[in-house]
Amino acid sequence: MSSKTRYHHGDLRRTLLDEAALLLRDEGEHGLSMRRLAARAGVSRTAPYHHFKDKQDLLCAIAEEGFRRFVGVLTLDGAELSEQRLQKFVRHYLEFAVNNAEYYDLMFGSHLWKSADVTEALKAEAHGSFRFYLNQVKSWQQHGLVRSGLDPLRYSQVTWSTLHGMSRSIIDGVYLDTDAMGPFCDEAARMFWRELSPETQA
Amino acid sequence: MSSKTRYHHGDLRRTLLDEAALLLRDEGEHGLSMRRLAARAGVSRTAPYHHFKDKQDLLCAIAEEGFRRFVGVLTLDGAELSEQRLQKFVRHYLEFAVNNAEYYDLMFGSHLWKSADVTEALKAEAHGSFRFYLNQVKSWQQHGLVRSGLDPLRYSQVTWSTLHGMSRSIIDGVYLDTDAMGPFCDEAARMFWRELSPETQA
DNA sequence: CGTGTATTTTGACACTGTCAAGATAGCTTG
DNA sequence: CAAGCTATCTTGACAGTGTCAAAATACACG
Repeated sequence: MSSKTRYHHGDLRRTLLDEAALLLRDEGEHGLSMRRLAARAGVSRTAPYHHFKDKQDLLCAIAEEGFRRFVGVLTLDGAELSEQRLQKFVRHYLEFAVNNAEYYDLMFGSHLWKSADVTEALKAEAHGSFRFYLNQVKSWQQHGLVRSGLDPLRYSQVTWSTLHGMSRSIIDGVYLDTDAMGPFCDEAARMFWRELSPETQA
Repeated sequence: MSSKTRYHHGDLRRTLLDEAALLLRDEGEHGLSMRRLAARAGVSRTAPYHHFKDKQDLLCAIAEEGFRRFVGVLTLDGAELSEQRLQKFVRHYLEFAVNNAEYYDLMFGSHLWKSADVTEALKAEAHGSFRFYLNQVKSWQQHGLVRSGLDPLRYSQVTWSTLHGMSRSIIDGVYLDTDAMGPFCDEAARMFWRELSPETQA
């Protein structure tokens, strides 16, 4: 149980992560400060520093949890492959991003990744989730569902970039709003499909 | 025009923008504070507030300048269209993003766009740059260089998302590093081309 | 029981953005 | 030229922030 380590607070680390997630969802990264978080957990300002080296460290831990939930979305159950299936996948990805915008910001935001001290655990989780996607593409190819000339790595990189860019677009609303999501997703799926399917080969 | 300490700085607004760009390039957004900026410009802490309502307002102004330089990159001179041309275009885009990473972060980062008070001027500049890209695609179609069934808006949205996602990937180094840029760009260009060219139509 | 160690607190420091009020310079009038 | 007005800049202050060092507490174990 959680009584494995019964200290003063019980399990402060867990509480901090949960409370941080709430704070993040309600007020955005801007509203998430170490001090407020500590107050929220009913603990003094510097208590969190015994569970997280840094604010950065805390944020990495949250992002890490985001990645674990994320992998579930990436799963395309069934070996069958079609444009409809790709459409569904694209929609799932974008829905996750939009519905967990604060998490998504943390997971893929430059804030964490550009700084030198990004957690090894986070790196591992992030790379794992990409490899998961890559392996899916590879397996399609092995099953002959995909044109043989395709480079799975490059394809995965580019299509993931598209998904990521689409998510950023919609979350930030730079060029797009959520109304246009449907056709937007379909166009992406169509492009992904064209690039995959053998029949389009010259 | 001496740099002696005179009460009225010649053109403080301009100086602030320039100094901010330097500070941004050297130390990232993290190192850019209003107070440091003021000090850098040889002026008191609150002087900048007579030229920019906010820190946000300042950042918007910088991003705005970024967009103006950005449009130059988006220009595909000549009406000719080929996969090579698209490759070149993709490379140009990514080079701009990588070589002006701090600007790019500001221009497209969630930090500015998610907050309610993003400058109208910035919005205008940003939307203008997208429309520029969109118009290019439209003109290709009008010149019959592109399959007629293509929806220029959707295509522009998705391909721009791809470019944006690729840029973010490389800048942040989440899934990619700069070494892989060449093949990465080529794969994207290939995908863009497939989606454009009439011969792949069923 | 006592001791050590894991956990939390208090105090402090150097920052940050930004407001209100006062000081100065330069342009615009008479 | 002088007077005044306005744009510009400064000083002072306040409420925050992340984080370190040292002191205080509570638990686990011998």
